[in-house]
Amino acid sequence: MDKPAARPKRTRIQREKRELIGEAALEVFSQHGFRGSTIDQIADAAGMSKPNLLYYFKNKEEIFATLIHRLMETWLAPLREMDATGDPHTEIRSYIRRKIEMARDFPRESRLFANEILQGAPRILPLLEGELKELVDEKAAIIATWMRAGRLKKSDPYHFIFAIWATTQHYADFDVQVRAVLGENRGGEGRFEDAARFLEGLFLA
Amino acid sequence: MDKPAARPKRTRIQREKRELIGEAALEVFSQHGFRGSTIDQIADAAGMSKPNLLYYFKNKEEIFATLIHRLMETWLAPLREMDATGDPHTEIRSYIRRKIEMARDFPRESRLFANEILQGAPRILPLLEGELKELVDEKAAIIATWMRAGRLKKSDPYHFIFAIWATTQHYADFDVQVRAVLGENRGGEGRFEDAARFLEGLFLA
DNA sequence: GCAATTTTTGACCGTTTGGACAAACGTTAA
DNA sequence: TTAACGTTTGTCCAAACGGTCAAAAATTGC
Repeated sequence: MDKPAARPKRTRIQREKRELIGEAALEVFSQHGFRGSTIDQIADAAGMSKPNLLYYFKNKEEIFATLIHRLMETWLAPLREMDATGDPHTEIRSYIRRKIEMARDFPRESRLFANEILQGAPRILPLLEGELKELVDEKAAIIATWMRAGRLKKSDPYHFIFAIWATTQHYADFDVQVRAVLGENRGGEGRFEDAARFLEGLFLA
Repeated sequence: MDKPAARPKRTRIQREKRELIGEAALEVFSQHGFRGSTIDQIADAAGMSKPNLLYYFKNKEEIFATLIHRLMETWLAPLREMDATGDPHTEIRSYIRRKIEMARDFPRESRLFANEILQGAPRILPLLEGELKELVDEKAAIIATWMRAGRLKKSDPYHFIFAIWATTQHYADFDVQVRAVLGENRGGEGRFEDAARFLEGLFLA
């Protein structure tokens, strides 16, 4: 069951153009959401005509789906790297660092993802209940072990992970608000470094 | 400058209907975002015809603006209540509790707000840079005092507030994801209580 | 060079959407 | 009763949108 949908063969041009469209779509979707974005906007951003774009993607839905599925992998990578045999504090610290770096370097990806979840995750709910849940179950178990061994302050490992997600992604998703509140002085690029240091202190007290 | 825009007099019916429309609009906007919602959907939800709705609100934009401005007040109320003369731990604990209760009881409001910020806060940026920043500056100063007095663990008061926002609102905005990951057993109503307890431990360590 | 194939585009279509409008309906008060 | 005012709706329109199609242009393989 559920075979990998026999990926169609693609020419070099097709791969390149699909990539180009993906980049343009990320830019547009992350700013206006799915319904708020038009195929024309994406085509413009990709420097091609609408019919040409639709030659590479069946429809708007498929562009979005391709994008968000590819994103999920990137998005989960940092958590995947968390190593049961490593030092708990080092592992958590690295995880927080990586997540903050992603918020800084890939805010569009974060916002696209946030948008999808906000709307009720209509396109990725199965992934959340499957792949994501499995991964979190696995890592939460590791964290629980660390806590039981007294190597990490005891708390609920699931909410611990949620809290790391929430706080780090906040700096991408709510960036406008963060900058508005911090103002001219502290709202510069340094805010990510400040955030990282604060979060290390918070989670590794 | 900037006079309160001379609020037009309204009949009882006008106030009631505008209230009714607001409720319907909240329901629709919070699910589909601004661009994803149609006036027809809102009119349906309010049990009236589209032209009738447009008799009470000039256009879609005005419905949204009215809604989100009214929301800001509700949204900031908990922070406003934080009292400099109170016991730091009690004050912070109450704040977290109230924010979690809001995530549980008013998730639509939270999502609407999140949506607006995600899109770059086009309609409320001035509010963020003005009223919100002032309030946060004031409360951050209080927290800083508490920290300097050794009555609260030292950290950056601004990022401290951000972290409380992020973690509490996460349970409204990312509710689908939270429930997907927690699964059948722990994803029930108890999750808010679990979250509150976890967050108290996290922020009041 | 040329035929087959892939890529690109202008023109077009049906639907949805925000919004305008005038006519109808209901209510109130003289 | 009726005039005035507030409320409601059916109808309509122009713009925007997702998507199609046939034909032109570019590329590839021989």
